[in-house]
Amino acid sequence: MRLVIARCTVDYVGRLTAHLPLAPRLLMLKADGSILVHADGGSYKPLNWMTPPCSLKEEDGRWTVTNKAGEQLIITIEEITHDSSHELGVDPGLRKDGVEAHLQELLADRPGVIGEGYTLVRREFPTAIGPVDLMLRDGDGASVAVEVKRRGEIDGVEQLTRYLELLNRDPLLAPVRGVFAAQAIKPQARVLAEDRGIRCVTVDYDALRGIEKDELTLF
Amino acid sequence: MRLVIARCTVDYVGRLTAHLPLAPRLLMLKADGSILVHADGGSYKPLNWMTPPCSLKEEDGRWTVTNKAGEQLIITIEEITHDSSHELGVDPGLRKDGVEAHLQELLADRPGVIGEGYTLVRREFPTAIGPVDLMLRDGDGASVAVEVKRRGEIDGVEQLTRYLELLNRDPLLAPVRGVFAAQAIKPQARVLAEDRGIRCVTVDYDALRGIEKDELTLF
DNA sequence: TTGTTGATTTCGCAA
DNA sequence: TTGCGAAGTCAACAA
Repeated sequence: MRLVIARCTVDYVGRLTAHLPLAPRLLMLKADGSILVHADGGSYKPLNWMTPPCSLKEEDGRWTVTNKAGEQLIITIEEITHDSSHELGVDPGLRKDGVEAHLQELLADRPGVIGEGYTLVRREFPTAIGPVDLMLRDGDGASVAVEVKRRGEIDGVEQLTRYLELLNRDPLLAPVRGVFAAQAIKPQARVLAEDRGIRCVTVDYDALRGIEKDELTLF
Repeated sequence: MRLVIARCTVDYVGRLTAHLPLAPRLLMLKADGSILVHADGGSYKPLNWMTPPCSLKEEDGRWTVTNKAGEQLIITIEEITHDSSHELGVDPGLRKDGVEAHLQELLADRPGVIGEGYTLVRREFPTAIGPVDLMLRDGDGASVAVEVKRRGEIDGVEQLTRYLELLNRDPLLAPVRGVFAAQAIKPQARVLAEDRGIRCVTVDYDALRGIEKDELTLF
């Protein structure tokens, strides 16, 4: 990784055009050829960048980075105040816990959280337009399709609506009711869901893990 | 901005939990207190980070970054091989051109591109579930709601469908027809739109600017 | 390769 | 402040 602090202008021409006026910035050149232009603020997103694979041409205060789609990042350098290179090697990578997949897992183990007496049919229940997160049966044996989201927004309701429409055409399954389960559900999403007869369930991830923990201590 | 190259482990506990095993990485400390942990590859997204506002406690090879939501990033440092600080100042910022807002602007100036004799009622026409990009009238005075997208995908058709359903409940406006306008429309989105009686219009951004240019040279 | 979905999304605008 | 939609979204995973 090469780190350069330089006063520069940056121009991007590709999916859009963008221009950065002359100012001091950090230029980060990664081993895979990608380049990031960072200011001393903002969040993790660079001001401008080029993702790999791309090639860098360096000549006389003007760096031109081009990718195979023909997009270009042109960095014009006025003055370099720092320039250092560092061997980092390949990163062993990140381990995550607590994303939607995990929430879905917890609910699959605990279908009773969705409704009294509910049981799991299967996770990732396949349909022609994609998998339904959870397929359950209620106490009477009727099908219940569950869409699991970390945050419940309108898109999730639309998604579940499409699934329900399709599932209810299958005489072996119909009638299929819908449940929209999320850690938090936005008011508009809730209104839309309930207007369509979809029940909303908010689930507390930590409490769910708590339940899991209690269960473990019981046995 | 402070740049540190160090062999370290990183643990994030917040909206999820994540762990990075011991390896050499770049730690970027920005002036606003935010921290980015970058590897020598991947894309512009850091392996781990903390967005401002947050506070850093540095003690004996262990950095603890906490934000007001109580999320924590814990960096345990084994060995530092580079450590430098740089004054960058506030960045003058980025200028963009070619995004959806601009496309909407161009179409608002040129409603005739959507249909012969069409006129603009207003941009960002407000409804209870959000603003419609463009509200037009056709040559006969009938309402036309336009959804503008850079790329036309299924979500945009769903969005317009919701608007139309709502708008057509208003006797002062009904009947309202729909137009889905984008630089490119995916086949699936086109099929869905036309199935719902929504007309699709593909607009050429450069040509539209060309028209604008011609107009400017005429007067 | 293409398409779909999630994201510690981030970012910008408007109410 | 909150909410919503766009993004050069990126990135992971399945078909």
